[in-house]
Amino acid sequence: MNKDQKTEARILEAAIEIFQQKGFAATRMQDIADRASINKAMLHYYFRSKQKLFDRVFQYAIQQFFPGIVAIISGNGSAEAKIRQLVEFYLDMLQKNPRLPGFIIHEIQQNEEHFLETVVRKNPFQPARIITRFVEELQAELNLQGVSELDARQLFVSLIAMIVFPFVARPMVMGLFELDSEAFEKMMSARKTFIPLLFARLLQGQAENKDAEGGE
Amino acid sequence: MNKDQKTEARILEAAIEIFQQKGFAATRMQDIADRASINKAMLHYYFRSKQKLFDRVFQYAIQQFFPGIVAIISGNGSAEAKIRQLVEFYLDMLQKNPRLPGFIIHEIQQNEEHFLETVVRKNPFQPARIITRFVEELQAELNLQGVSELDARQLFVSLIAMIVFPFVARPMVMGLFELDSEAFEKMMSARKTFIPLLFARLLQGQAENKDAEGGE
DNA sequence: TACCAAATTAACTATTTGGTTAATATGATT
DNA sequence: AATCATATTAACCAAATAGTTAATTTGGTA
Repeated sequence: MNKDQKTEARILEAAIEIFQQKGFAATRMQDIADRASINKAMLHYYFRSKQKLFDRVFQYAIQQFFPGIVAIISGNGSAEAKIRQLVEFYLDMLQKNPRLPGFIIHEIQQNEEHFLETVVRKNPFQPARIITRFVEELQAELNLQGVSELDARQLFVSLIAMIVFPFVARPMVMGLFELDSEAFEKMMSARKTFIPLLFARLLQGQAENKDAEGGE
Repeated sequence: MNKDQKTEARILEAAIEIFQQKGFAATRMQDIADRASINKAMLHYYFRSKQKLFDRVFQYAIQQFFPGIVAIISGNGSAEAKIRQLVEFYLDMLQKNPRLPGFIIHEIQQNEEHFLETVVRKNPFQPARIITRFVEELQAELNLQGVSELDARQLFVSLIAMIVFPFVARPMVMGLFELDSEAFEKMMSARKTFIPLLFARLLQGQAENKDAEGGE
């Protein structure tokens, strides 16, 4: 029962690795078995089917990705503090799991309805509610600082985009900026200060100057 | 030779649709044939193999996505004007082809080396060079405006992220903000003014106030 | 109309791949 | 040591799927 645990864990680890890299459809059970240095039949012995094994991996990924946001933005503190926490927490986590968001995004698209049902609607944490509340906080802060022309919802999407996108598009970013893995990591570390700085600049008071230059 | 063209075009159209939605691995030749209302053998008659058909679709996608950036940022005009053009051009294009970036990103990851070789290194337009040049322009602009603490490369990545990410993560965005397709489209349209506004705020002069508040 | 090349189809083949099974190894317990 | 449940393996099976082929249709041309 000890070696049992070990084998099951090895399989899961290998499955995470390969499913996250290649996605459900391109993954072969044999690839997973090879990576775990184990007979293919063991995958079925422990997890019944490819779909069930995948489900475990996917659920684990979701668990790794979403609760963090919810916890941080529903906490106490200023909007700006929460933004700093989000950036810190997610950039750290994504540096350790760079393929996580791409995997989640791709698989959600393969089965959009399943995601909406389980992660959004049936979720007792009601992420949609919590996000709405945070966006309202953020909008209040923007209004207070005299930058009410900026829509908080758009800004929130932009924040997540700035954090997550470089990892989703990692090969593209590395290619177009001619970075190796090390340089990419450095760039992402630097982002931990860049993004909060950018937001500080955006939120930074213009309170007395209530009307901005007229746009087109 | 007329009906010929028509059939070949129908196949390509169907292939684009399905490959972009499901990716190479999850796509079945039969699905494409069904969508084109045509016998599966015709796919091989016109395109030889799944891989060759896919290559056409992928190349077309790359052609649709990358030259725009290169053309815009290597043009004349201020950095800010180029940013406005990028936003306008890409948001329009992505509203018409919302699955394009997710497709490209996912398939690049499946064959990273092939992408680096063909799109980045062997590309006569030398996108890496052109991007570097634009980043330098942008940095100059930032320095001029007294916001030199903001790194232009990070800012450029952020710009692309803000434009592209919502489409890559479309189902997630729609789910978490409880939007239907129409509401999502509206949000993306609004983004055409939001992003330039955000950048205007960032770039907007602080030229006289050369030293910013000290960080933590 | 007769003919012919190109287009199209139904049926087939070969291969890949998820899943099963029957036989064997392992290691704890009596 | 003998026993027994559990873990592991090699060999196998069945379904799915890319790709082929041989026969048929189509539509223009002599």
